[in-house]
Amino acid sequence: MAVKHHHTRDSRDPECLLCQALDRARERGLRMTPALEDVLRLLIAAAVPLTLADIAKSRHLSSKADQATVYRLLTKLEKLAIIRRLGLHDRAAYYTMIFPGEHNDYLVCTECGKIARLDIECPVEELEERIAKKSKFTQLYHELMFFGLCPKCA
Amino acid sequence: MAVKHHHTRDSRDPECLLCQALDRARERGLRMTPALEDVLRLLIAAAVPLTLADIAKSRHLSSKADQATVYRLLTKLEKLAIIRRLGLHDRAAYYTMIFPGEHNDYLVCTECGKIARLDIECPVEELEERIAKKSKFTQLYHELMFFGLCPKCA
DNA sequence: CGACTATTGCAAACAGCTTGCGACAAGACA
DNA sequence: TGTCTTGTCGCAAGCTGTTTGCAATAGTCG
Repeated sequence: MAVKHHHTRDSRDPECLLCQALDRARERGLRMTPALEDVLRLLIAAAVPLTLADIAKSRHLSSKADQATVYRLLTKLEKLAIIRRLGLHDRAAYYTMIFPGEHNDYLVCTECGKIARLDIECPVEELEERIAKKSKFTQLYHELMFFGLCPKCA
Repeated sequence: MAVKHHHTRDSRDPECLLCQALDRARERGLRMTPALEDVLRLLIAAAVPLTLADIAKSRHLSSKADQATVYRLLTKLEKLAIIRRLGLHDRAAYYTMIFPGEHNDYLVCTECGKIARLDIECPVEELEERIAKKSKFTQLYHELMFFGLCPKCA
C-alpha cells in the first residue's frame, strides 16, 4: 500500500492504488483537489474503516481539511461506488475503500470498539445471488460482522 | 405472536413470549412496570427491528412512555441480553428481541430504508466458531446484512 | 403498611451529521 | 497564459437521534 511518488494529473502509476482511485474519481466528474487526494490516501492506507472524524482530524492531511469538506467528499465517493459506508456498532459511520473482489468482513469488540478486518473466505456469495433473484433487489451487497468481547476487555 | 391474556406478576402463561421475556427481565433485577411491558410487547410483536423513536412514538403504548424512559429500558434490556441493538444503514439504532436459536439476517433497501427479515439458513455458524477460537474473543455473535435497491426504488 | 431504591418524566446537554452561503480555485477553452 | 464557468472549500449555524441530571413517583420486600 505504498504511496510514494508524486501524484499529479499527468504523472500516474497504473499500479498505484491512489492513482487508480483518483482516476476513477476524475472520470466521474470530481475535480482533483488536495482534499480529495488526502481523503483517498488515508482510506487506502488504513487497515480498517475510518470515521469522518478520523479523517478530518488526521494529522497526515496536507491541508487540514474541514469536516464539512471531508463529509461532502465521502458522500460523493460513496455515491460513485469508490468507497463504502458501514454501520458498525458505534454511533458513527465508517468508511472504507471498495477494492474489486475484496471482502469486508469485520470483527468488532463490543466494549472498546476496536475493529479488525477478517481475512476469511466468506460463505455468503452464493447465498447473495439466491437472495438477489428471490427478492428482486438490485445492486446487492452484504456486510458480515462479528461482535464479541476482545481478550483485553473480557 | 398473540398476546392476549392479562400479564401480572402472578398470572403467567409459560407459552407466552411476553411472559417469558418479563420473567427473564425480573430475574435479572428489573422491576415490573407498564413501560417495560409496553416496550417488550412492541418488540415481540414487531416483524422487524424497531428504533427508539418507533417505540416511544407508538400509539399502542398504554402509558405514552417518554423517550428517555424507553431509551433507558432498551439500554438495560440490551445489557441483559434480552434484546439486541443493530446498526443498520440508518443513523438510528435498531432493536430486536433475541430469541434463542433464531437468526437475525436482514435485507435493507439503501434508498427507502425498508427492512425485511430473511428466513435463510445462515451459513456463518461454523465460521463463527472458528473465529471465536482463533481470535480469543468471547460472547461472539454475528450480523449478516444484505443491502440493495428494492424494486420500488430502482 | 412503610421503607428502600429503581424507575419515571421533563428539560437540557451532547455527538455526529448536514447544509447555506460567500469566497476560492480547478478545468476548459481561447 | 488569461479568462470564464462551475465545482469545491471553510465557516458557522442547524438538525437528528441519543444521553444525562434531577426531583418526583412507584415497585418490591419485609
